[in-house]
Formats: sequence, structure tokens, C-alpha cells
Amino acid sequence: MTSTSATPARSRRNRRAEILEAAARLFAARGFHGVPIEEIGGAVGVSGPALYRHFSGKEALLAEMLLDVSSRLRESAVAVVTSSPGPEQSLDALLDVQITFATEQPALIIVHDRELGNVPEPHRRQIRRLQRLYVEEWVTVLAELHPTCPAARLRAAMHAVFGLLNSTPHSAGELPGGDMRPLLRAMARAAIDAAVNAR
Amino acid sequence: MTSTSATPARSRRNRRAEILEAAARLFAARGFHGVPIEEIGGAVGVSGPALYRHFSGKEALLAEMLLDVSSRLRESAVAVVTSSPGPEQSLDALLDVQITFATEQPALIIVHDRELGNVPEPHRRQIRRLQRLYVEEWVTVLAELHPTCPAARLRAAMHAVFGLLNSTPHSAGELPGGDMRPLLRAMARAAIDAAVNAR
DNA sequence: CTCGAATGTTAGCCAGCGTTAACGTCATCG
DNA sequence: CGATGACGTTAACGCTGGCTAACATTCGAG
Repeated sequence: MTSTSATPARSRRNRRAEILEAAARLFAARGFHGVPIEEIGGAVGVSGPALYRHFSGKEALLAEMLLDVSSRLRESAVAVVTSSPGPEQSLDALLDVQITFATEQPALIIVHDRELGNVPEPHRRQIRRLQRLYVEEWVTVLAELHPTCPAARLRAAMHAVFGLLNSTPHSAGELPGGDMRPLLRAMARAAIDAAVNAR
Repeated sequence: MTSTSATPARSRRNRRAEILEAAARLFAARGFHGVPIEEIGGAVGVSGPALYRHFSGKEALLAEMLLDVSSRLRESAVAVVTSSPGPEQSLDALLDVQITFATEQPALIIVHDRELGNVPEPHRRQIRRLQRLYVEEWVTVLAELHPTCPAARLRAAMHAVFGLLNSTPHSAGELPGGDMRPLLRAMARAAIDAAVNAR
């Protein structure tokens, strides 16, 4: 606002984003503690402590990564639910959101549900909260569709469904890309229906 | 054989097994690299390098743990399939094996599909082989039930189902213990059926 | 042109941790 | 009753790795 400068700095591309991306891939493959900071730098062409120009430390990098993922997921969920005419369409759209994310950002998904324990306490609570809100988005929709089903059961079922959908990274390359999405969608739908139609 | 001694050594209980159990719990919670060897010892009442009386190193400990899990899983699968009258009963029994394991040994399940990358090469191949054989046990049964379904699709579907079943540890305590098993079973069955009855 | 912010680099400090060494203690067995 | 071997302990070594410090370089703004 104060200055009329066009593009402030931005050396080559967005270094920050580049780093986060590379770190996600590495953390997914070998775990937070298994990846030296030197290697994260190396993956984006800079070496070692250059990261400290962008993040205050390794844990801060992880925190920002998880915060970004969980808030993006939640935002998508909220957006999609509020713009759907009814719960049935909401559920379809939520499935789409999760499947798209899981198939297109496998590394982020892996890190997202493995490395929360390594985030220092200030941010950990916040990330957990966003994750909880995301789950509740699903639970609310399901509760509308099946009012007699206890919420605890819906929550448990949803965790299982997330496990199913997030398994994609592990079975990478098993199936041609285009076939994976409909398969996951069909399996998830069936699993949900089975869960709510308790015997 | 050569000596008639009754019980050779065994100080208090089986230390080895005790260590493996504690290590599994710790690795599941904070990852292989996140757990100092000192802490593993501490969890069983001994401190630090005492582990080297039982294992040749930290990685060897992990290797033995994963080897044990994957061979036990495979053995159970083979036993259960060969003793079933037909594929339908085999599938039921396989579900039972996996659900029992996932709900009763959550720590082992977590470590089993996260930490393979930290096992040094001699054993890694062997563990991968056992895991593959375990999956093939399922695929074979499913192929008998649905001969027209391509094997690649069955494999992909099974990975998703494992993701569903192995999600139990994450949703621990959501539901009273007795309700979890039938829920998982119903969801897994439905997901499998949906996968093989492709549109 | 010059100043300063952004962004890197290399060298080095220090803690954590896997591993080894050297040593103690029992129980078992010949 | 010694000798042996299973099982622990503490001390120390050495490497790895996160983080800081001190020092370039580039570039837009005044």
C-alpha cells in the first residue's frame, strides 16, 4: 500500500513454497526425524542453513506445513457443504475434496496424519482443532442423512473411511491413475452406507 | 538336548519380548528416529545400553519386530485359508485375522506400515516379501470369488481395505471396544463388494 | 551511487544419541 | 567351590545434525 513497488523480492519462484513442498516429500518418505535439514535445502538447490532465512526452525517448518494442510482441508469442506443444496450432494462433494487431495498431494496427506506429534505445543492444539472441525463437517452431514445413528459411531466410521482414502499413497502405481478415483469413491460410499445401516 | 536342565536362564519374564513390546509402543507413538535407545530401556526397567545384551543394535531390534509381525500375519493367513472349506469362508476368516490383529496390537500395526524404510537392506527385502505374500493370500481368495475382476484392481482395493482396518489405532476410544469389530467388519465387507462389482 | 533488505554461503558450537569398553554380580554346573 | 556365562551398570567416544555467527551478493529505492 505504502509503496508502489510491483513485485517486492521473489528471487527465483517462491522459495518458501518450494521448500515446503520438498520437505513434505522427504518427511513422507523417511519421517520428520529421519530427514536432516541439510537434505531439505539440497532438494531445492540451496544448501543447509539457508532454511533459516524462511523459517525459524525445523519444527516451525513442520508446523506451518500441517497448519496449511489442515486449514485448506477444512476451508474446502466448509465451502463445499455451504454451497450444496442438500446433505446428499454435500457428501458427494466432501468425498471429492478428500479424494482429490489424497491422490494429488499424497506426501502432504501422509505427513498430516503421522507427524502431528512433532509439532511443538503452541501450534499442535490449533492443528488438532482444525482436524476436528474437518471431521465434524462430515459428521454433521452424515447425521442429517441418518439421524438415528449415534454420533460416536459416525465419527469412528469416518476415521476408518479416512484410513481407506488416505491409503492411496501406499498403493501408488498399482492401478492406472484414472481408475483409482472412482474405485476409491465407490469403496468409500459403500463403507459409509454399511456403517450407518447398522444391523 | 545335550543337557537335562529344566529352565535355562530367563531372569524375570522374557526380557527380549518385553523390550520388543515397549519399543513397538514407543516407535508407534514417536517414530523410530524419535525414540532414544535410553528410553526403550527405561520402559522395561533397565537403562540404556542393556539392550545390546539382547539385540545387536537399534536397527536389528526394528528388523526383528517387523519380521515377526509380517511372518505371523502371513502364517495366520495361510493357516486360515487352507483350513476353510471355500473362498467365502476364507474371506471371512481373513477379515477376522486382520481385525483381531489391528485391534489387539495397534502399535505393531502402526510400526509395521510406517517404519519399513528404516530396516537395513538384508532384512528389508525379506519383510517386503512376507507382506507381499500376505496380500496375495487375500487376492487369491478374492480372485476365486470374482474371476472377472483384474488382479491389479483387487490389489489396489485390498490396500485400501488395509488402510480402513488399520485406522483403528487412530480412532482409539471413539467407540466402546465391542462395537468396533463388527463395524470394521461390515465396512470392510461392503468396501470389498463395491470394489469387485465395478460398474 | 549508496544504503539496506533479502537471500545465500561456510565455519563452528553444542547437544543428543548410538555404540563400545570396562567392570560388577549372580546363578548354574562341573 | 571356583569357573563360566548371562545380564546390568556407568563412563566415554565419535558422529550426526540443529542452530548461530560472520561474511558475501544482489537488487530495488531514494
